[in-house]
Amino acid sequence: MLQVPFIRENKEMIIEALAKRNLDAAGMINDVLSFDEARRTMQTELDNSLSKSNKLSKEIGELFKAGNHEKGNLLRAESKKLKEFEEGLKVKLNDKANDLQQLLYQIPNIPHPSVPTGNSDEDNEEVFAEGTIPELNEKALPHWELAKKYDIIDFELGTKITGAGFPVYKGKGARLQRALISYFLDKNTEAGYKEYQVPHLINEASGYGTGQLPDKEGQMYTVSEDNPLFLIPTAEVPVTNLFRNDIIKEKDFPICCTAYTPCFRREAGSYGAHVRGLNRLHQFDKVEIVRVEHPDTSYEALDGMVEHIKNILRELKLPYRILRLCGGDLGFTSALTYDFEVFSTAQNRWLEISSVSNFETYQTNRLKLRFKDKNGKSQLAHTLNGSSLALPRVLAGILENYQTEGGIKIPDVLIPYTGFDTIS
RNA sequence: GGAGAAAUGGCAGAGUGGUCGAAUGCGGCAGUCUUGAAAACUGUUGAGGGUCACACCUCCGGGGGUUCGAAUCCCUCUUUCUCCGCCA
Repeated sequence: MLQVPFIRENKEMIIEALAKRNLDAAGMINDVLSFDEARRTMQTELDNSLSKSNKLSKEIGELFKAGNHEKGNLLRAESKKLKEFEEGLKVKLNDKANDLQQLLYQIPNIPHPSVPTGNSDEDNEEVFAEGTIPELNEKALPHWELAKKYDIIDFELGTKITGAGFPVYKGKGARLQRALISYFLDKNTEAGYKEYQVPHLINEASGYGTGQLPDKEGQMYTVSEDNPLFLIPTAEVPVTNLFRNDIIKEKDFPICCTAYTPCFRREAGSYGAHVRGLNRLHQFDKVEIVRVEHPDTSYEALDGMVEHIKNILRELKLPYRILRLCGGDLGFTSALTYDFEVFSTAQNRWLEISSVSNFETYQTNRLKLRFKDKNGKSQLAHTLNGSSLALPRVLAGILENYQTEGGIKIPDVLIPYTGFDTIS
């Protein structure tokens, strides 16, 4: 969420920057400013009145103590009148503050200057690519065929238990998935990320904190009898919210966390070849990294995260590319996002396996996540996160790129984790 | 699930209707002393709104109520602890 004082001082710049998202924000921004103006005027009026009542109350106390009941009762009536006036003003003030809040929820984050203009994922900018795409023969299979051939992932079985998009991993498939989770967590821990295990259900406050709420509840599953809880769409939500309402010390930067969780997404209404197999699921596993950073160094931290993920993909020897998302494809809360895509040879297409973002103060403003600067003033911190990595598509990439006539080879770095070197 | 107790500043812990944003201790920060450190001593130390800066306003788990006035009384929700029951 953007900060009102910041909007006040940078109105034109913000409108221009949001145009990169193909959003004409002028109306909303003007409303924010006028709502805020009105809010402050009312607040001042109320505060002055409250100040008067406070003094009056004090005076009444003294009068009664001194035994002057007559004058005391007189002032009591006066105070009562003042209170009624204040009640009315409070209601109006609350309404205005609410309107302002709702409006602020509608305004997305300002794209970083390096974000390219564009309307869709076709306009994303490739900034890096590495790895060799293997030459596969005519008989190469997409991963869902391989999964069936070697009996390691069962998509039909999952529909019996739950429905489409909830696969069952079996035997070496399950073991390979567990190996990947351990391997990713180990790599992240080695790089200084502290491992967490967090709840897989979140409350509304957490959803608001990282920006899933309001408006995007459609992507989450609700678990609810009286007070609503949501299945996490990503570990970003519980992990980032660990620091909600915190004021941290400057010397505690950087805060680096990693967590493995299942992720649940409704992803309503898309079917077809692009969502076959592991390409898009309602439940999948992911290892996430989250950082809380000083504003001065958050972009260095973002670069560091990108390098870290590159290293993992190098070790796995998967061909990949990195895209800088364009304004039209950039997530609501993000200022700058890099997507990592692995080339799926048998499908002849790129699969997104990681998304690394800097949210700057957009989340921390909602989270009230601050730090004390050198002058003792509290300032909003920056938050960042990235997948390292999303399991199903990495799995798909490995199955497809490592297939041979004799079976699927396991990448060398994973063999200590799997205990086998081939799926056959 | 049943019975009871509690929730106050970074932590511990006073405070049962007015002068309480809140004693005291610990911790933190700054200074004195010291070659340096420790100890001791002195000062300072919650958050948000508002202002050029003050003033001023709000916040004692959340929400609502009583009152001229609430950390303090009432209702409600949440959470924690103790005992009993159940249970991986």
